[in-house]
Amino acid sequence: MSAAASPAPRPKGTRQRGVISRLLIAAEGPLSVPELHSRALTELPSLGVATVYRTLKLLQEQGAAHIVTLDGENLYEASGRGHHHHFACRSCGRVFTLSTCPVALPPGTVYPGGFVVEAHEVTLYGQCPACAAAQG
Amino acid sequence: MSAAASPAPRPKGTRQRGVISRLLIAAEGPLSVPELHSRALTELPSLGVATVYRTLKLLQEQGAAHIVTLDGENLYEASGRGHHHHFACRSCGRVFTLSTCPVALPPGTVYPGGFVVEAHEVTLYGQCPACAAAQG
DNA sequence: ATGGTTGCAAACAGTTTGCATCCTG
DNA sequence: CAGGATGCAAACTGTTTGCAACCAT
Repeated sequence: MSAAASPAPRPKGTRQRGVISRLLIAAEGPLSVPELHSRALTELPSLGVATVYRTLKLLQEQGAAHIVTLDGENLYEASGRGHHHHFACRSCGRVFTLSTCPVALPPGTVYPGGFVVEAHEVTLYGQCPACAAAQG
Repeated sequence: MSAAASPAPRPKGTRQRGVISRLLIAAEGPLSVPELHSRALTELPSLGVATVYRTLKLLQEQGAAHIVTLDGENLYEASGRGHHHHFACRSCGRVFTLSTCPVALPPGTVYPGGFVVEAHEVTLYGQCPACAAAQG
């Protein structure tokens, strides 16, 4: 590579990883790899996807992030937000994090049929506030 | 069951597609492509995966089947069972279809935050009856 | 014979991994 | 200078598609 023009500012302690996890934490909801990569590119022009995947895997192993598969697409989200679910807007496609839970199924509950529930996942689909306001 | 004599027991108008959709309908829950393929192989020894995928795509276009992504794996399920959800056993890995719904969110409901709910999806994780009985 | 169906393999998209290089300490 | 981090490209896995052979009508 050619030497360059100006020294780029970089995070300390880790290299691009910091930026990636920061973006993940700052996100309004789970992000796809392309989306995360593209957001990171504005700060790290030479970032490769491999690094994004590697970082995500690391974060998952550390329990700092986890994967959410929605409509067949893999999204990543920072951990530590406690119990929550997601809302996928059918108009703008964005995914939001919901704070309230619509089901009462504490771990240990025996569901009709004899299924012992240990955890549950809920995803709501519809119109987000903005899209609902824009059109009916 | 079909007549055992000479007339080959093949559906009219389609070839292996019939077998595949029959297996899908008979399944106890959504199936993965490898699983569906392997079940079909017992009846159609030369069946290729491509045909399975092609058939599934056709069935989806006809609204006779739909995809269910669970833990990042794509599963296929016959349609027409009305509103239902799934239970994934963490021990045996099998996925079951539940008949009762644990949430009360009729379409049109406005969820806290202003999200207009059009549909919802629920997945429960835990021990299926068999696995729960086998071990605590 | 004709058109829809299928198997095989190549093509593809998303994700992971090997390797040489670059960076931080 | 050493060890970890990164980019690039090859390797993989799951899914789709092109094409010639195949089957039922």
